[in-house]
Amino acid sequence: MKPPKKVSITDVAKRANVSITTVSRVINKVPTVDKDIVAKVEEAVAALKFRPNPTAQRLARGGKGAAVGFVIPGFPGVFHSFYAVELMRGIGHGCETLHLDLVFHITDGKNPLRSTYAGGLIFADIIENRSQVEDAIEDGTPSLVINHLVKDLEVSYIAVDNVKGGATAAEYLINLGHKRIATVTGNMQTQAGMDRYEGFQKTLMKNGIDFDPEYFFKGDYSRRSARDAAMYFFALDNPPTAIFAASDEMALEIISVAHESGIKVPEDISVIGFDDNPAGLFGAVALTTIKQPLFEMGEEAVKIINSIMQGKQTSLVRKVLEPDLIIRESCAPPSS
Amino acid sequence: MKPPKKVSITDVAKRANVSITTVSRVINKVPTVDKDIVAKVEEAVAALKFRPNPTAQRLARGGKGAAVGFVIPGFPGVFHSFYAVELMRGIGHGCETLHLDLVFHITDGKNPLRSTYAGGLIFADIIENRSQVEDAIEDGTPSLVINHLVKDLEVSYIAVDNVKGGATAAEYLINLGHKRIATVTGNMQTQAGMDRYEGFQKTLMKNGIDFDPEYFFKGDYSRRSARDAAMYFFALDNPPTAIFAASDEMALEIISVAHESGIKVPEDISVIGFDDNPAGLFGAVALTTIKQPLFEMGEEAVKIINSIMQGKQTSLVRKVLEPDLIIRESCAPPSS
DNA sequence: TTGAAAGCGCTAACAA
DNA sequence: TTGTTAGCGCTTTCAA
Repeated sequence: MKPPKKVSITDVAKRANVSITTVSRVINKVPTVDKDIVAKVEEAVAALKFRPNPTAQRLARGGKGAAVGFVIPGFPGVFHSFYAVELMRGIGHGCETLHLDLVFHITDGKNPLRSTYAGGLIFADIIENRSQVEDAIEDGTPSLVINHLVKDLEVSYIAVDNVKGGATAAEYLINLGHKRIATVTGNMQTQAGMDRYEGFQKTLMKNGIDFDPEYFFKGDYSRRSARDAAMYFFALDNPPTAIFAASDEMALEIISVAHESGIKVPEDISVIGFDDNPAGLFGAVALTTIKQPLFEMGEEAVKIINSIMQGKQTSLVRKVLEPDLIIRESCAPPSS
Repeated sequence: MKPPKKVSITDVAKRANVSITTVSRVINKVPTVDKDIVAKVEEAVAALKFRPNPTAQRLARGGKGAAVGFVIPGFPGVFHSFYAVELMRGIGHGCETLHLDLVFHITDGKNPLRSTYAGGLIFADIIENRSQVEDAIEDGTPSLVINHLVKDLEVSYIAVDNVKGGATAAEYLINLGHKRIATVTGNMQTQAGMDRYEGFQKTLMKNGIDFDPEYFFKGDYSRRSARDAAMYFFALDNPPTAIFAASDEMALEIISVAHESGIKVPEDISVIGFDDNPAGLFGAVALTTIKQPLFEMGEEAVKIINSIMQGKQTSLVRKVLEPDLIIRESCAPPSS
């Protein structure tokens, strides 16, 4: 463990017998530098193992941090979901493509979230951390919220139409002929969870199926909650013939419980999920689901925040993507 | 969307009629400032909505970034694993506790990984990105590798004894009376994957069970590969009576396939995993596994890197944690 | 094509 | 207790 070195541009300049300005030019690939000098400087850079100090560069360039901050509510489960992971992948990929640094903020919503490096902030949904969004807007930090339609704040967002997603699921099940349709919801502290449920329930009612508390189970996106829901539903005197789960992971868990209980999917019960998690593809029965382009949403979020940060985008961008129904094998007309 | 402001310390100083030094003192909470002045300055700070420019602060403080960089190989699957997510949680938590920023680097190992902000780097294993570790050491950036024993480099590491973990699994199965023991490995590009397999295989041989290629399936930690493995094993003329999966997710998937195929766990087949993923707890049969303290490892990694960054720790830290056998319900003596 | 010099916004001796 | 004055390491006019 050697002590961190401190080779500065000055050292390079000295060794190459040029001014620091010239060294700066070389490392920034300014074309108007003499070949020989470039060579000399590069030699010096290599010999001294010089690495420009990014902090100084940024200061000199007059910039705030160029990093993108990704704010994740440190809520139990958030991290364990396909949702967060896909978003991360998309955002990570987007940042790499645009050569942006990515700073993570796992927050409980309390701390003011000093945006030390971030020149822009992406919020992965808002759960109890609305004030952080307000703060960001307040001090002019470009911000964008994912999957949460914040209409009363001056902030950009990109989201999937969760209401429509829930409605689509309900419609599909109804069209298949189901009457006894149950649902296990997502975390109701998230707007997505609420919206999916809302779209689902309203569509049911619109089609003459009244709300039946027996067929409602409040989940939280976790497999655990889905298992509880499945056990509960299956034990009902008059069990549902179809279940809408607000996430694929939950749907998958329900199918597992069904298998364990000797209940056949989709013959005995139809199950539809939400996400289009590839895990749903290769199980015993391929999962029918509502597709949500998470990875793309993350990537897109980075592009948007970047163009705002660069001043190319000066108005709010509010994008709502359409979810798609992906029909596979886990749903069928009711047999009973 | 207001254009980002540019209130500097000078503006505050002017408004408060003091020198910028005094302002600096106030924002840094230096105690030797007069009450009244503090009040005046704070008033100005609030009125102007002044936020110190962290880039300038860092430059002036002569420091590199104080952030911790977390380098994740952008390998397919890495992100989808319980492994990465737990590590992230641990690291995220550690950073929050120590008030350190967390910068993510999702890398393919090619790019030189400009450690723009990071004052220290934590590598989540090494897959094709050894050169990045070498670079970091080269330029004196404190570094630590997780779950990869890099003995030929001047770098700290913290890891679980994967060889021992594999051995423990094998021993347990052997003691239960199994002879036909199969394994589906983890990603063999990771040292952890190799080590678990090595410990497992050697223990088998030490106990008089020769290597049987039929009982070996090369996986990659993914559910998908585990499913393939399970189908393959179950279709064998002489199927194994026990399977060691290099991750819980894989073990869980094997159990699912078994259920779907009418094979009972643990009566017909024993399955042991690796990780201690809570998902293993609430399935139809609770998963027996080898516990690996991922979250804690991540937290500890942050503590270590921090003390190196602060110069408190000047020698290499190399910590190897012991994995634990967690006996639950998925393993039993062979019936046949 | 090159260099001198003035900052970028802030901290930290050193004085006062 | 407060202010003056150098920098931190680099970029960027502006001249030469």
